Amino acid sequence: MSLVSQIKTLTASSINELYHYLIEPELILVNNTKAEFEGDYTVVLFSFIKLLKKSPDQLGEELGAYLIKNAPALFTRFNVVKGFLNLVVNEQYWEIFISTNYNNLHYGSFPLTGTKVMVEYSSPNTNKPLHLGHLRNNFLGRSIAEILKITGNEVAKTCIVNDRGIHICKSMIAWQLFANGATPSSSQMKGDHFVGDYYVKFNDAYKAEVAQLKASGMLEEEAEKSAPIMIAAQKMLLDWEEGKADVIELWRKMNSWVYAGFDETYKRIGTDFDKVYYESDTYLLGKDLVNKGLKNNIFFQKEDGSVWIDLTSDGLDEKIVRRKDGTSVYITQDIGLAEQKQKEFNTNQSIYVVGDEQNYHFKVLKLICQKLGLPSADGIYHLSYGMVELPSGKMKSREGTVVDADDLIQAMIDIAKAKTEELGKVNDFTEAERIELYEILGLGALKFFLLRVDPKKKMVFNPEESIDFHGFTGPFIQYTYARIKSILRKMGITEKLPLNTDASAKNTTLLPLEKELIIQLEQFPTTLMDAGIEQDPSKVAIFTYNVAKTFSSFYNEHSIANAETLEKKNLRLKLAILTASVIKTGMKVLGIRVPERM
RNA sequence: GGUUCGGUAGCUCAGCUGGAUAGAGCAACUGCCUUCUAAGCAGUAGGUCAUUGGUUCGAAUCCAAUCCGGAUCACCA
Repeated sequence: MSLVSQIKTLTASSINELYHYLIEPELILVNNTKAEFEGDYTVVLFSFIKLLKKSPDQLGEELGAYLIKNAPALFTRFNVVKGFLNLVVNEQYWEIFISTNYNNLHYGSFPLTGTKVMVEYSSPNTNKPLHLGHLRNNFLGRSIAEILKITGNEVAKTCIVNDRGIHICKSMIAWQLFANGATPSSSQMKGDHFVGDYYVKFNDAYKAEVAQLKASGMLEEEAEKSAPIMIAAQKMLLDWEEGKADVIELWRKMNSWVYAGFDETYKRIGTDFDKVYYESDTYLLGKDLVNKGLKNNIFFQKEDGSVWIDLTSDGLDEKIVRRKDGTSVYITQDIGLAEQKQKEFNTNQSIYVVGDEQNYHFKVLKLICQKLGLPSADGIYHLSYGMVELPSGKMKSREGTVVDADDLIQAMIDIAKAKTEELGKVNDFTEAERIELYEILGLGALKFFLLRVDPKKKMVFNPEESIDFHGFTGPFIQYTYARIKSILRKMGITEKLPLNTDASAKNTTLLPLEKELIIQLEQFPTTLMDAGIEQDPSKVAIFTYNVAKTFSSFYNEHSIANAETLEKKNLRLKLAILTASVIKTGMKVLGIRVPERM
């Protein structure tokens, strides 16, 4: 149990015993003690002074004395300032903590809870390459999955590929019209970019046709409907749905190009899935559920035959679930897919990592599933993240302001390369080692940049300013790790430590920076758990950064190899080893690797 | 207009289940490489926490109103 939890439990039980109350530990507020007061943790007493009819000083004194008497292994001293009870944690507690955990490679991971969670993320369209927004999605999804895993959940990662529909047909039509049989390999392009270009070509051609029709006197609305290239795309969609062989063949061919491109990007950024769903397989799901809902009067039919659900009593409006022509809409597919996933994986929770523009959709989805009584319904959770915006506002593909994922990744790696070469610290690396290092650093900077912000909030990316490698960044943390490993290498320490444990048991007062670091390291498991519960990787990013920062201050001030005494040397070695381990694990759940040298 | 999310340093962000003097990074300025990697450390400067009112021992945090910005309210996905 974490120290903070222990303090809460102890304080609550102490109050209950002293004053015959029943206070839950969760009600106790425990903070880190401010630097200007003596103590490590502080219990805030104000909320109890009225309840217990005590003055803050009296309550603090009584409670402090009681805690020290009953938990001498935890606390040695206390002081009361206004309504704050400052507790000094027993140095032995810290020593035991560090000694029992420093060489535990799994420090921070929790035993399995038996809970199964599904995380759906990435969800690309097969008509254009990935952009910056997808990167945020991918990194978030991957990281949430890792955080849930390490905190004891069984996790299944899934992806739904949007591989059908009118937008796909648009790039197919454009390819037929303009490509002259060109392929990604003949054009020496990544397949997703290649297909994306034809999607753009479609829109250009479409705009030109509409303009021409308007010039010949047609109204805009009519022109948009009668542009030949659009009519061709709609015809192709119908042919696709009928399974017309040549259309299916073209569709397969172009999708395979896109997948080859995606695979390359996914591999590079470390994205993978346990199961990939394709909308071409799932878009008919949910139809039987519409019938079921009709029978149970959850849905109703309008005169034209379309089927709706009335959500006005839930503060929403009416929502269509089946068109009058009998085809299903987006939400119907999602209901069907939710049921399908539940059948296949039987998870307790299903997390959808999808942008906040779909908040309404997921609210409706969950509500309908609940009304239909689907077993998956209550576990539906929309991890809604904010858009990545440019200083000028939203990214718009039409205005060419979309930040391409592959371009950005390459730019980051190039910067990593330039900076590394400039510093010249790894000139003895082989070419392969260098390339790997540039990937680790470039992607580390990018991932950290996108994950350090609260997922729920929109964030700004300025392409004019490159993503930093200094300060609150991935490379700073990676650098701290590399330095620790360097120290350990120089001291000849690889796996097991030949430490004199007798010496470390001696009474050595912890210096402020040593203690600050230990206190932070002790909070690692709690931080992971909180991040999992709140589904917020930024908690881990901030924590890991703070640990690296504290370590940097610490070892700038105090030597490890040339510590004042053997006890100090052993203690600091353990601290360094545990810090490295926490950084490595923290970064790992963010999907970021750490280099042994940089 | 309805719903909803947000507004904290020049910029990007923490802090929000109410707690002690609101924190980081970048940018700016000062120092520090013969001592474990200067992608670093130490320091200076920078704030009416959008505004107004309320709740109370205490409000950036909770409530209300207002202002500003985003998202959404499709027989698109």
